[in-house]
Amino acid sequence: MNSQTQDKFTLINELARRRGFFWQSYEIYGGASGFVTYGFLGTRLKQNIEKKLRDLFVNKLGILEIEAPIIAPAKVFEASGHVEHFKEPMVECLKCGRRFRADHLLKEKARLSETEVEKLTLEELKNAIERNDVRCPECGGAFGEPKYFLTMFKTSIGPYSEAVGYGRPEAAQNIFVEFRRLYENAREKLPFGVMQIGHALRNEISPRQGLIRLREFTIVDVEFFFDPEEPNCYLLKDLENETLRLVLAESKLRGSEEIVEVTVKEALEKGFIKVPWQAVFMALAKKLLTELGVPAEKQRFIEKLPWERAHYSLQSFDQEVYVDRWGWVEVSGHAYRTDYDLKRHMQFSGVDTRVFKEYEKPVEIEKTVVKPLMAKLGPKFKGETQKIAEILAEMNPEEVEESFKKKGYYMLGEHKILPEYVEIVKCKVTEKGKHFIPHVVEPSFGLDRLVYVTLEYAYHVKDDRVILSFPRDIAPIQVGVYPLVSKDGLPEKAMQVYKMLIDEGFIAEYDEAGSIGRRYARADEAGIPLGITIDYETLKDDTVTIRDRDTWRQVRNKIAVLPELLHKYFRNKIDFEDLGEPLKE
RNA sequence: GCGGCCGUAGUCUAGCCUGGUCUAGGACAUCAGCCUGCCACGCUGACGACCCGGGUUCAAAUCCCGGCGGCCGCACCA
Repeated sequence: MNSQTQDKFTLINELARRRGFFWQSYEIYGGASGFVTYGFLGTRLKQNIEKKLRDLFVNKLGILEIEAPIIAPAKVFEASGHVEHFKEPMVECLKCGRRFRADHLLKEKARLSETEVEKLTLEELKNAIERNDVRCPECGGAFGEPKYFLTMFKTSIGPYSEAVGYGRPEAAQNIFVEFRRLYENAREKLPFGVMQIGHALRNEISPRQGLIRLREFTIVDVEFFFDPEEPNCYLLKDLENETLRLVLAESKLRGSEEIVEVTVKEALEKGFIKVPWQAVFMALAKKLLTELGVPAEKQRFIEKLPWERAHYSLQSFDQEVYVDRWGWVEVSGHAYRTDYDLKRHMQFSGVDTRVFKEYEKPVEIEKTVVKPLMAKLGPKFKGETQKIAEILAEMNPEEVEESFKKKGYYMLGEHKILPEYVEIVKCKVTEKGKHFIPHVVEPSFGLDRLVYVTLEYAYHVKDDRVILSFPRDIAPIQVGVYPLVSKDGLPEKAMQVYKMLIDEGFIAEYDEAGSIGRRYARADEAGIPLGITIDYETLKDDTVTIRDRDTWRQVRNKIAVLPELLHKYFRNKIDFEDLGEPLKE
């Protein structure tokens, strides 16, 4: 083994393939980049990490879990903004074949701003490139037609190709799309959260980083809805003294990656994090990673700069973990999505996504409203008039007026509303409460990346032997049962112990192949925390030895007390030393 | 997608330059048997590979072309 020369990524990928954690899919046909198959051990490891996420979010915080389709009608991702934003304009040099982001080139050569460039259509990009005589920065060649590369997987639903569908690039939209019903299921109370664990698809241009970047991967999206006027978080008290290591956007602007370590409380007081719920989820994410075996000093939260943020986000932090090959790698994203998604789905679907909150006392106020003029709307929009009028009446008058001033019309979904269709009037009303769109903070985890960092931090070498020191509550196999030698009735006795443990609900493995040392070594490599060995003394007094994977120490105890002690051990209630009497060498 | 390097059993590798002696050698792992009284012991045996497709040639693991895949760099990563 040349473990000195190979980095951990290589070592882990080899081990993963050899022992059955994961490998590249479709190997017999040459493999396909960006797709992975989990084997027996990997599947279980992943399930156990999922279980931890469920325990944290669903059991402890009362977040509701759903499971929804991967394929969605095009409309969903048009509304979410993904069709518009989830693509990059690219141009290819006709001479050398190199490809570049058209917008990046223009930004540099034509000195256009980020926002200006983003608005350009393909046609405009092409003209701008010609006008500014932008040429290939590598060879000076001319460029071909700019083309979009859409990073969503596109398909058609049913036999009609015009029924376009997309593979979801995130699990979040299912939650926003179903918001009405989910809110009802949650008995119409804020705050509340919904989680979805499932596959997502992103047609990455060149995914070459194993579990770190896949085209099909498992995402854990939690959408937490709250009233922006009451952003306070009832968990804050429990977590306010947890520390967070932050790299703030302002440091990044100075070109520094300086880490400020603050408590959750300070981060909020100093305005580093805008929303209390977001700070709390960040603290929970840190705890989760720590429990997966990543030390706090190998974690940080890095704030995204405005132009790095997703289109829906007002403030974003990436939780990063330091890995051997690439340095800091994102494992979760924490975005303040505000009311962006629900608002967009309201505009596109025409379905009201607002919630109602009753005031303690009704208030009489004078307010400005948009009054739809049915006589004008009717002839124009025919059958849809009623629906349009209802939505218009609920729109924010300032927003509508501003749009009239700026553009001369207002876009309600795909309907163009001209100023003469409505009146903006002041009137006195008694309000019993208010309608509003809840705000959302979203912690979002890449489960495959969690699996990877768990493996990397579990990876240890002791006396030239590989040990995967998984935290005991996520180990794919909990106990190994071994006869010291495979003769004299020891295998039969060991089998009895094995069956008893299975019956008690443990994930156990029986192994009698090869010498005892070899079996211990094999078990260490699969990350099995405990080994139970049946020896000649067992036949006399029903005691067995219990071996610790990480220290190779052994203790001895009665078979009869194993179930209770092991249950406590795997729930982290007792330590290895409490499992029995130390064995004298 | 571009450029460089690369692709031989589950893993690591010999052979490739200089085509034939390759029925492709070794080590580790795995399986079976013996052995084994606590950390990859030993012995015997078994399983198991030239990435795919074309071409050149009497003859291709070896030379050429294309594809697929990998690593590194560029680009990309909402």
